[in-house]
This record gives sequence, C-alpha cells and structure tokens, in this order.
Amino acid sequence: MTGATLVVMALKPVARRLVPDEVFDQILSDVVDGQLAPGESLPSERRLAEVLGVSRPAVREALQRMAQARLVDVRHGGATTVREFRRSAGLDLLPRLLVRNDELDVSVARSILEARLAIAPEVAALAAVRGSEALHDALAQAISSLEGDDDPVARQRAALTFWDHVVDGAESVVFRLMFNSLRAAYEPAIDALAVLMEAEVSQVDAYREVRAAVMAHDPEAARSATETLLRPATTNLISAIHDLEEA
Amino acid sequence: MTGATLVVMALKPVARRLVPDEVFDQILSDVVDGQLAPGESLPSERRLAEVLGVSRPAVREALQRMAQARLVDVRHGGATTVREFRRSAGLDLLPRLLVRNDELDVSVARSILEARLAIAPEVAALAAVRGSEALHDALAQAISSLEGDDDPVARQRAALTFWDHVVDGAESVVFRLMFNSLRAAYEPAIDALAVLMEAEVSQVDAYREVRAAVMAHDPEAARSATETLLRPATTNLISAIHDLEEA
DNA sequence: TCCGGATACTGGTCTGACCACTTGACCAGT
DNA sequence: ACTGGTCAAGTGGTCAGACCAGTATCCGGA
Repeated sequence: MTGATLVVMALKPVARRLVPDEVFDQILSDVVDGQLAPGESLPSERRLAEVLGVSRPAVREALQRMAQARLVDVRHGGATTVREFRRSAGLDLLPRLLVRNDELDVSVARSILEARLAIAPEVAALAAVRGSEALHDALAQAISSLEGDDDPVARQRAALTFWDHVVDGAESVVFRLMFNSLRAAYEPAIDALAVLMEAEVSQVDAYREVRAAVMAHDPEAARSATETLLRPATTNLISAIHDLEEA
Repeated sequence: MTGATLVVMALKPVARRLVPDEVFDQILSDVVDGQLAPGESLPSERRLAEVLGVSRPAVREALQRMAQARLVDVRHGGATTVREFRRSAGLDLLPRLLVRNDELDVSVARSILEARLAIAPEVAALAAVRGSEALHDALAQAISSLEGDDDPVARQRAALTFWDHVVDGAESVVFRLMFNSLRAAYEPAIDALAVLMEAEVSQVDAYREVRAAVMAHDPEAARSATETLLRPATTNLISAIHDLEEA
C-alpha cells in the first residue's frame, strides 16, 4: 500500500531558497529586464546588504557570481557597474533567458530551435565519421525507451539521451559543452516543452534513420536524416510562435 | 622623454591575484586535470581554508563559483563532491580548457575550429535573411581595418569584429551567446593564435565575398562564401595539429 | 590654473560565532 | 528483523563587525 501511495503523491523536493541565491536572482532579473541599464552603477555592497536585509557576505557572493557570468564589472575601490549582457554573457545565461518570471520566452525558444536545427546535423555527421561501435547499443537503447514509454516527458528525456550519445560520438569538446548548456536551458522547461515537441519524438523511425546513417559511417546521410527529423517540428513551432506574436 | 619611455616599456597590467580567484583556480585545475575524480568528496570548507591558509569565506566564494559552473555539487550538511565536468559543465568552461598551465591544448583548439566551420556558415545565412541595412557600413568598416592594419593581432581583432556584426545580423540569442563564449575562449589566447590564423585574415577578398552575399540577402551564397573563407585555415590547422600529435 | 594630498567613499579579507542540515550510531519500540 | 526516535558530530549557511587596500573627489597651496 505504501508504495502505491508514494507514486500518487507527486513529491517534489522542498524548495529551500538560500540567501545568496535569492540575492543573485534579484540582481540578475533587474539586469536582464533592463531595470539596471548597462553602464549603470549598482549600490555599494554595504548599501545592498542593508536594503535587502541580508549580510554583506551574502551580497558579495551574489555579486561575484554575477561577475563570473560577465553580467557586472566589479572594480576594487570603485563602483560595480552593469555590463551589456547581450554582448558579454555566455551560453550559460540561456536558462535564465528562456524562462523568465516562470514563463517561457517564445523568442528565445525559437532561437534555440533554430540553432538546434543548424548544429545537430553537423554533430551527427561528425559522429558518423568518428563514432565507435559502442554507439550502436547506446542509440538502440535510447530508441527503445523512446517507443516504450508513453509519458511525454519521459519521451523527451529519452530523446535527450539519444542526442547525448550522438554528441559523445562526435568527440568534440565544444559541441559537448554546447549540448550541456542547451540541455541545462531545456530541462527546467521540459514540462512546458514536452507538449510542443511531442510530434517530433513520436517519429521513432526517423531516429532509427539517424542511427543507421551514423553507424554506417555515412556523414552525408546522417546530416540529412537529422535534418529530416528536426525540421518539421522546428518550422511548425516557429510559425506557430510567429502567429502567436502577431496576436 | 617620459612619453617615449612609456611606449617602450611594454607595460602589462599588474596581476593582482585575488584570494578567492586563486582558490577557485586551484580547485578548478585539480578537477579539470582529474586529480579530483568525479564523485570524490572535497575537504570541508574549514579544512580547505586551513590547508590553503585563507579564510573560510574565501574558500566558500570559490566553491560557490565552482557550483555555479556545475563542476561540483554542494549540499548543505553533507560533503561537497566533484561532478563529471565533461557531462555537466557549460560552454563557459571553454577558456579554461583551451589554455591550461599557460599553454594551448591543441585538441581543444581543433574542436573550436571544427565547430566554427560548422556554425559560422549557418549564422551567415541567417544574417543574409534578416540582416538590416545598417550591417553594410559596419561590415565595410571591419573589412577596411582588416586590410589597413599590419599587426597580426590587430587583424585578428578586426576579424572578430567582422563576425561580431554578422552574428548581430543573424538576430539569434543563442548564436549570440555562443559567439560570446567562443570569443571569451579565443581572446586570452589571441597572441598564440594570431600566427596560426594569419593566412585566413589576410584573405580580405573572401571577407568581401561574405559581406556581399549577406547584403544581397542570399543565404546560400553567404553560406558557401563563409565556408570558402574558413575551410582552408581549418583543414590546414587540423592536419598540422594531427601531425603534431603524431610526433 | 594646476597640482597634490587629505578624505571619504568603494571593494577585499579576516575572525569568530551561531544556525541549519545531514549523517551515522545507538536505542527503543513493534 | 525491522521500523522510528534520539543524539552527537561534522558539514555547509549566515551573520556581525572589524580592518586592509584600492579609487574618486574635493580643496587648498603653489
């Protein structure tokens, strides 16, 4: 009985907001939303601590993280100033841009789909050239959980696992890190996105085509099979988003 | 007299290593070099502070930054453990991987060139579709400083500016952030790379081709012109690196 | 007018304390 | 044998306050 109850309870980890995280989020939001304009000076650490009702180390930690993300410029003795984040921030900022105030930014989603469509075929081609035989089973397993599972979100995860292995096969640090960053943006929004992407992940045969081309060491075929798989959902969603923006 | 002396002195900014930065670098190096294996526990903050001879807040700040980069997992009440950075870290880790112990990692450099060759043509194609008329002058100016300057490093910077504008024209957040991250990896190593890339940036006419295709709103032409520009240096360097790895 | 230094900011760092959480061992019930 | 409770030790989380180290500004003397 206990087991059954557990499944139904839909537990989620208790969200314990840490103080520096909270501060970081607030400042980050102000920067991303433009309430703190580029070039503008932030209040001093002491002042921020006072205003936010937290200790100075907490503020300090948040500001250092902002600096690491290249969102602000901290100068010893001088004021901390806001940078132009679109010109300086790295790909790791993407999650924060995709979901803002708990809702998806569709223009960012569009951009992600676009980039995915441009990059994934190249990665598949690389995997076709370099992939080891071990890929065979890994991809097969991902495909079988893709057709075995009926939960939309689980299928999204299976698809992510599939691409994860393809990226492995490409043996490219840069594409690996890019994938990690994109995944980090995708996963927090996976519930909202699962519905939109459902049509794509149900094309199990298309995934099989990609796998066959990769394992046949045929980069051109891998490229085109990947594009065939990704393009429909991409263009559909982009036009849907476009219509949505009209209204 | 004073002015002339100044120019000759070859000043460089005094490196003021801040304590938390130093700690961050040390731990990061240990993780990236594998001396701290994934899954392994770090010493406690107090112990680290003691061993490194710094205060606990300094250690703490470094660890929080490690956590933000997804290199370690900090758990309240439990131990801080090392993550498998190749699977979790984002593109912003790239600079640290490209130059390690003050020398270039050629396999990372190869990967960057590869990725650049795969992505840049797509970005140029997007810019051809979406680029505004303002691009015209911006690109022209970048090209003229490309042919005007005779310092190799200055030409690298001019080329970066050129691509910066192309990325602008593509109007894609994702490609913009990717470019920022790649640039952040490239710039610290620009002196070493300027020599290797000299052949490419001297092909001023090839840049003109790209610009012409983009301004003609011809995505296919932009794609192929970009590939024509980037491929030679890329394949040359990759084979050179390959030979180097043999020896 | 210009320069140079006092001064009042800013961030950088440390100490030491206390709170909150996790772990594991031990123990009491069932 | 297994649950659940309790407790102590160790960990990260947070704070207060102090002092050091740079920067910016303004003001008085040359």
